[in-house]
Amino acid sequence: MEAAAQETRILDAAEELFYGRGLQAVGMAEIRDVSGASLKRLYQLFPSKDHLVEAYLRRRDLRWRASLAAYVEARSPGEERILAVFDWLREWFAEPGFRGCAFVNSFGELGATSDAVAEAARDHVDALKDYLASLVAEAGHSARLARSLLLLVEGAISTAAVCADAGAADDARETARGLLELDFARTGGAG
Amino acid sequence: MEAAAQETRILDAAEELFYGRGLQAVGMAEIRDVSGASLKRLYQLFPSKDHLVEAYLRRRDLRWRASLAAYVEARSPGEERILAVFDWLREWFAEPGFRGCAFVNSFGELGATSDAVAEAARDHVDALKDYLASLVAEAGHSARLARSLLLLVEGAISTAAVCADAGAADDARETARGLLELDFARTGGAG
DNA sequence: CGAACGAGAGAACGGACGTTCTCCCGAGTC
DNA sequence: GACTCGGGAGAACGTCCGTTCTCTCGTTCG
Repeated sequence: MEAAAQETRILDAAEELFYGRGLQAVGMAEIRDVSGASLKRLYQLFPSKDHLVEAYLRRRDLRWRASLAAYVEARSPGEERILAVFDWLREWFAEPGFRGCAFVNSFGELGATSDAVAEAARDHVDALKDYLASLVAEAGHSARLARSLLLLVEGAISTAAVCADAGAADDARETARGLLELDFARTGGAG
Repeated sequence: MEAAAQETRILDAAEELFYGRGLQAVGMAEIRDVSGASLKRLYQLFPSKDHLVEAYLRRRDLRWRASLAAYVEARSPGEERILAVFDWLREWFAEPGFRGCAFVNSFGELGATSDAVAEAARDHVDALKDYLASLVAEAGHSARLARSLLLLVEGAISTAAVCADAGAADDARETARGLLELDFARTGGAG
């Protein structure tokens, strides 16, 4: 099999296993089994487990944000798109195997030990913050609102995971609606 | 040394190490070294690492909430106490060694594998939710507000940790102030 | 045809770690 | 003083895991 396809299968296996059970709980042998690649190939494409972990995080960040953006951008511009973020969260939370934010989880597990993991996690949150800021700007709201939304999104993800309660997305959505109203009043309805 | 004092020292060492570096990154030998207890004593008091991890989480939950409550209850009842939660968070975030929510971190690392860890994390979040609900009720606000506050608190903790930015506490506090205002308007200022 | 190459399967190596075992010592008891 | 008991220090054991090595086999190219 060609290398590119194998890399994809390896990353698919890594994502499923790392996200589902944690970074240290999954061994290279299991990734070999699930991906179908040989151990030799695995180490050719990713010279160490650390490299594979980082590649997993980087790809997941890209895909996660792309999925969110695709969902959001199907709505018409403005406040609807901001609220769509929470609709997307709700669908995600209801998926079987949802286990919180891969980046927060990885940061908690290895952030103290691995700079690469800590950076990947921070980059993800920064990128999410920027994306929320772009939606907020599009809707004509204040930049401050984006920071509030980030807290709501991250808070909803964590509590939904720990409490196994997808309703956190609804709470976050309602709260965001309130914040939009409030910010609308503050900025005088310029958006 | 008497057993009770040794148990405390072991739990102190476990908390420092587990919280600072993660559950799986810390071995029993290191907890022995830091606590000063012998391995034999360690296993007498905690029959396995799993038991020690759970004891660490349970004690941390109690202490964490007691510290928050002590800080909050130094303020006069009402909205001030709600905002005090975020002042407390800000101080916590600024402490050296702050590394996010011990329960979210532990859940991410071992929640998929260990029911005890998953339950301890959920119990912690549930207790926090109840505490926030009590503050909200005391201030005469709607129960819905408590759910919003929980998201803000958890979101602030996660983003402050990952982004190494204590400013998340300020964002959360400002957002909470807005929500109080909004909820005040909604409930007609009954509180 | 034969030699070199690349790939897969899995054994092997080295280290880490949870847990148990051994050995030794000091205190208390008769 | 001998005997027992408990406790400390650390070796030992078994397992797991990241990584590398070996062996084999099919393919390609001269």
